Amino acid sequence: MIQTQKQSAAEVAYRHIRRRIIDGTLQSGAFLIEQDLAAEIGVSRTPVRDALHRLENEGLVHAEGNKRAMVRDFSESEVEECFELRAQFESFAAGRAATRITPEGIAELKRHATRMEEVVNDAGPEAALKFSDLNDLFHAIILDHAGSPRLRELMRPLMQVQLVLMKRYRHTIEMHLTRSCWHHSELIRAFEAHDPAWAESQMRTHMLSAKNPGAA
Amino acid sequence: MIQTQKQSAAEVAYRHIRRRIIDGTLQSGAFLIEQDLAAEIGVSRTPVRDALHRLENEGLVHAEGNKRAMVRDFSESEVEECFELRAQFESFAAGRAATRITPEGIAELKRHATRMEEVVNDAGPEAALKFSDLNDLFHAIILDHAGSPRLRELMRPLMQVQLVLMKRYRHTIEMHLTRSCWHHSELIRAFEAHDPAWAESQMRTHMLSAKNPGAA
DNA sequence: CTCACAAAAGTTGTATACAATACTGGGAAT
DNA sequence: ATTCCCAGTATTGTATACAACTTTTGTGAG
Repeated sequence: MIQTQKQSAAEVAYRHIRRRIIDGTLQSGAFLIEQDLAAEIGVSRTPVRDALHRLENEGLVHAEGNKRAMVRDFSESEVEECFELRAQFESFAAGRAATRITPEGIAELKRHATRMEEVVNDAGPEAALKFSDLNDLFHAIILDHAGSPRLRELMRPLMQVQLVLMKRYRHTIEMHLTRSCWHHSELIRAFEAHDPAWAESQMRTHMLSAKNPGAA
Repeated sequence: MIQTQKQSAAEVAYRHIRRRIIDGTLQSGAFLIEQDLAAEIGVSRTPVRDALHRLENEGLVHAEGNKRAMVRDFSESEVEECFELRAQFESFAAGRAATRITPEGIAELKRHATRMEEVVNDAGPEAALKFSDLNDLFHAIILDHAGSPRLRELMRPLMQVQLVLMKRYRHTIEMHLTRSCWHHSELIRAFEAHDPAWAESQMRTHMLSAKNPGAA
């Protein structure tokens, strides 16, 4: 049976606004007027409010007092900060995942890694975007197997923000993609060995390397 | 000039519900019915909804789909999980803070540490609660000086949850308090030396020690 | 021209009513 | 007895109206 899965208005609003922030239609500092967004999306202000709160918690939107919300400013320094935090937390998560990940989990990682390599080789016009999505899934799998729901929740905002930043500043350039693929395959090996220290170190390397995409 | 600072209904609702969760009036698994809470607090459902969303993001409330929200279940294993995550994140924060903290920041830390020692010595009936509050402030100061707003935001839910857990399971027993004071003074020394590795290590020690309060 | 200030417009916060969904209990089929 | 299903009730989701607050605009004094 096909699940047409009716979505709540709040969810629709959330996706809509999120998309517009990620694709750059709504740039840093742009005001998010509830009324306007509601009219644009075709729902009332109530679900829009919910969506904005959610986006605020995820760090994509800034709001304070009774003032109008705006798209949060993502400076270059924030990119650095995100990478550093992710290097710290995801390596921790990788270490935990090493001893907990299931064979199915590893198979899933391999599937995504393979897809990413294909994307890099085909090198279509949207390669960077496709890669970015797959990459997020890859990292999400690892977090899911870290056996800590709280950690998973804590990381979400960080991943969100970086999704925006990557697409905006094109941090994922060609050179970097092939290197990432190599890191991913190494990571998978560490997981297969169920070696926490290796997995942790490998993940840290991966993140810190991504932080400096320009370096030869 | 005295700021009477009129609070929004949403803020009032948030504080009210949060308090009831922390002091145990609302126990794990209790249903949070918007209508009832609204009547009890004396506001409409709208700000109550906002408050519940906020509490959900902070990890104190669980909700999914259109089902009614409930007070999240805080198992013993979650306590362990929180301590582990905090050991990881706060030691990282402490390392960063070591090179960034100002003399004023250090003075503030000392002030709080001293107050905590007094509380432990006086040993009044509410010593544990007072200590817990001061302790939170102490750790908050360090996070504030880590120079990473994102990290600060990420930690908030973790601190919140633990506040509940500590009060509920009385993790802060006498033995543990004096030990914590000792750790705090050591931490301050590390900050005064502006030694990241020392501060980080000391904080990790502190958190992992707190995780096992029973050990002699 | 610039500043201060007040009026007007714009926007968010809250309350309330209704719609959609989830929960509860009892009765029928097995 | 047990399971399934249905209707009735409870609760949440959404829309709308109004109140409170914020921002902009316009006007006059210096």
